[in-house]
Amino acid sequence: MADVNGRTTKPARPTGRTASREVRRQQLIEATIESIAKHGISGTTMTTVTGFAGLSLGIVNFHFQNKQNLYEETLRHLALEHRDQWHKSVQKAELTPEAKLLAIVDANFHPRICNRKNLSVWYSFFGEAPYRHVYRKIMDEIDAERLNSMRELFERIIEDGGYDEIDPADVANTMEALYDGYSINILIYPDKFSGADARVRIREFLASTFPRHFDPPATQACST
Amino acid sequence: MADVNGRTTKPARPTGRTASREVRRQQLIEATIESIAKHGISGTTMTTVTGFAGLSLGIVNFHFQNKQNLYEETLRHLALEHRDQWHKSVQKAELTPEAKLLAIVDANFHPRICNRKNLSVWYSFFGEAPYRHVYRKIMDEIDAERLNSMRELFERIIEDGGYDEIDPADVANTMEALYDGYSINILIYPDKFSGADARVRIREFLASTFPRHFDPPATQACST
Amino acid sequence: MADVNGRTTKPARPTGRTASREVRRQQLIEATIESIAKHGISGTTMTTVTGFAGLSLGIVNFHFQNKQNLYEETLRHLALEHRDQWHKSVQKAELTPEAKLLAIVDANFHPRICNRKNLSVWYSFFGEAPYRHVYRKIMDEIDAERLNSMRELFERIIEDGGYDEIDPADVANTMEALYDGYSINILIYPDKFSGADARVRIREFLASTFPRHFDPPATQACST
Amino acid sequence: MADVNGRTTKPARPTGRTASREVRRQQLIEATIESIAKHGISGTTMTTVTGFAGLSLGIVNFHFQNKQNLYEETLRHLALEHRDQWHKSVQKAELTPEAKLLAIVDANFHPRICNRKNLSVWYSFFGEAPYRHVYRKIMDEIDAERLNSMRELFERIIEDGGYDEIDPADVANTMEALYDGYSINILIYPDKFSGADARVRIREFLASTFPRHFDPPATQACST
DNA sequence: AATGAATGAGACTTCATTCAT
DNA sequence: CATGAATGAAGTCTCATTCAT
Repeated sequence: MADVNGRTTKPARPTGRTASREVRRQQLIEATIESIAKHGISGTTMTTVTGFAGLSLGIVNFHFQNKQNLYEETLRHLALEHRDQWHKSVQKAELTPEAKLLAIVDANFHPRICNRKNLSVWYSFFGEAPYRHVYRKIMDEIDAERLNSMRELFERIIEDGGYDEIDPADVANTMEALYDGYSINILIYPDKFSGADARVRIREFLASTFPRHFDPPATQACST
Repeated sequence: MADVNGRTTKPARPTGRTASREVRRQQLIEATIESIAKHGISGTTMTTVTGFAGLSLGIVNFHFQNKQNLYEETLRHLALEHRDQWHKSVQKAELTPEAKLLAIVDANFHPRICNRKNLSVWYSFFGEAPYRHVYRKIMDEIDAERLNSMRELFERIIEDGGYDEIDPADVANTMEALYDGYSINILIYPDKFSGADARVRIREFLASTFPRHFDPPATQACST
Repeated sequence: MADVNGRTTKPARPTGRTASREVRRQQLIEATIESIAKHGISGTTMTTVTGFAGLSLGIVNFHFQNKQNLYEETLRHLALEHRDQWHKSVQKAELTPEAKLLAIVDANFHPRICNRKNLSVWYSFFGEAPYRHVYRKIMDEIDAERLNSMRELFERIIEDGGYDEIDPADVANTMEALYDGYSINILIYPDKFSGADARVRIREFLASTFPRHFDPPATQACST
Repeated sequence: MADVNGRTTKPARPTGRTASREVRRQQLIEATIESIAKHGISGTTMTTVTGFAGLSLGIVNFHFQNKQNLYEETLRHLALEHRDQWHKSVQKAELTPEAKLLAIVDANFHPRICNRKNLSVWYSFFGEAPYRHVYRKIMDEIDAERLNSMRELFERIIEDGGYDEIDPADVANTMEALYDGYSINILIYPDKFSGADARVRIREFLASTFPRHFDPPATQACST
């Protein structure tokens, strides 16, 4: 069974109520993402969500109790999806710290993670003050974990390359800022800026900062 | 603005009542910023806005016709305030392109511009899909102007310093991404990250990219 | 000084506050009629009224205390205008009862009285239950007076012509019904039906009912 | 009717819930008539309507989307009720044109059609300029159909009786005017004038116009 | 489990009325 | 006398939530 994103979800086993229950929840979370992406948080109602899901109005309260809860679960879903992506990428990468760092970068801008639909939802939660604490509650740990991973990788690169004047925490922070900054550009100017552009630009930054460990990207102007 | 009968209202004399009219509008825009910062767009109502302004409920429609219009004027107010800030900074700066670039950076993170209240409003408009086109309508020109200014300054630096492998447009884009990325950090982690940090980090980036034109910032870990 | 209807109102003597006061009241009553004709009672606001009058919003409360009062005065104005019209017509008519009756008919459909603007206002007050008692308060006496006049004229005609089977009160009532019925047609189907049509039709009715006293109207198809 | 996502809602089965849906709509239309009759259009609010219906405030928007729509459906309801009444009456009448004409007259003043509640609503829509086009949109066809029927019946009577000087269209128009005129009297002076009076008066008119086809009504002054 | 009609609090907006100027 | 900015009650409409089916 394929969901709205075309990815295959765990097939609903005809036996076992819990499986079906989980399928419904995923279905509603996907619908929530679509609705927020299209209508924003303030334009998203139970009707728009259940409309996208092709389900009846009353069902959200059945599976998520209330709207607030649905939103939190949606954000958690996105967060875990993101974390899984970079965990997997790092594990698959070769063993050098450089390779692992580039794996994190590429995970960040992987189309499954970094598409306008997901970005819309992220920035909706950023933007709305009342949801910001929800965001922090869910993301703090995950963000810190990724930041730490990057810092450790930079520490090894700095030690290895003798870039003594560089502070690994600072570079890690700058990398995070670049992720966010390019994401915004992808969201707001989708016709001028793509994830591929972001990957090139970040490689340029790494090459300029750690010239003995990263090569500048190939010089062809990277397409949109 | 034409009334029901198609007659145009008496043009506002710049004194007396008219001044008070403009004062009221500013008062309401300030209140809107405060309300969005505190409650987000979806939590901002005419009641919260007029509550912050200490005025009566009906007054918004009197001065701004409707909520949508109030929001647009609020965004425009922020946009112009931002533009004025960097225009003034650049004019006051010394004549070297380096000085002018740093002036733009500092204007960006000036407390009058880059505080959590304003950032909240920016990211509310980013985040909400239905308001994104409003954002673009108002900001596109201003953003493009600033990007162009930066690109021209980088062109002169690149020519002067022989940084032939660097594309001025790409660096300008990366600078913008850093602005946005650090702004997000200031908004979400205000206790860990400040505008001063952002200025330091961006100076580091410039020093690493154009080592013969920018000095690295003083090494004390800046964390105001 | 000519008012909105093109009729000349009493010139405002530069001396004497009361004269000016009366001019203002007339001006506002005319504006009320125009507004109700255009926007209906539920679409008429102090703003539309003062807009038509070219005066400031607050002035109604000064001259009429409140909206309800303005409405009553407007209705009274129309009622008196109507009564004056048929009084004058009857006085000017020749002395036969037939001539006087036709004078009443023609007064009823005189363009000054029976135009869409005035009819709109009449039927607005008819239609709105809460104003109906206002209507009755003002009109009962005037309506009864006109009905009586007609009945007396019919009595003389019946006696004179020996139309013994006809009840004068019934014919008078039917005449009133025809006035109202044709007025509605003029209001709702202004392109198909005019006051001139009404006058012809009523003459036909009189000729058919009192063949020895009224001639059928000339047979040309009466214009729109 | 298509929902937010463009999907069409499940077509209403004529049983079960759907029936209840139609019942609710009728209930709200009845309540609207009662409210307009009592408070007029400008005094009718969602609160008064749902109050009469004994239902909750939000339900009107659920079943009719908005107030304007409720009003249109109410007017349409009255129009169709009226048309059905005279259609049925004419079908049940004997075959002579005279009998059919009297059937139309009686249908017009049938208590189910011509009562103060319904008349109030009719004249509310007449009176309010902004609703007049709604009235015409709904009524033009029905009115024209009835006028045509009457004209055809008069044509046959005129031919049959040799009333050569009478124009059938004119008499039909006069009949309509009498309907309207008497209706107004019933609305404004309910204690002096009834539907029964109207029927008598119109029979008198017919007897006087077509003496060889209609008898004058019995002479007792009918005043029910 | 699922549906969707119903509820009612609360949002935006309108507008009669007041009152300082 | 006249103005029009300001107020706030009341209107329409939305929508999260409930609950009978």
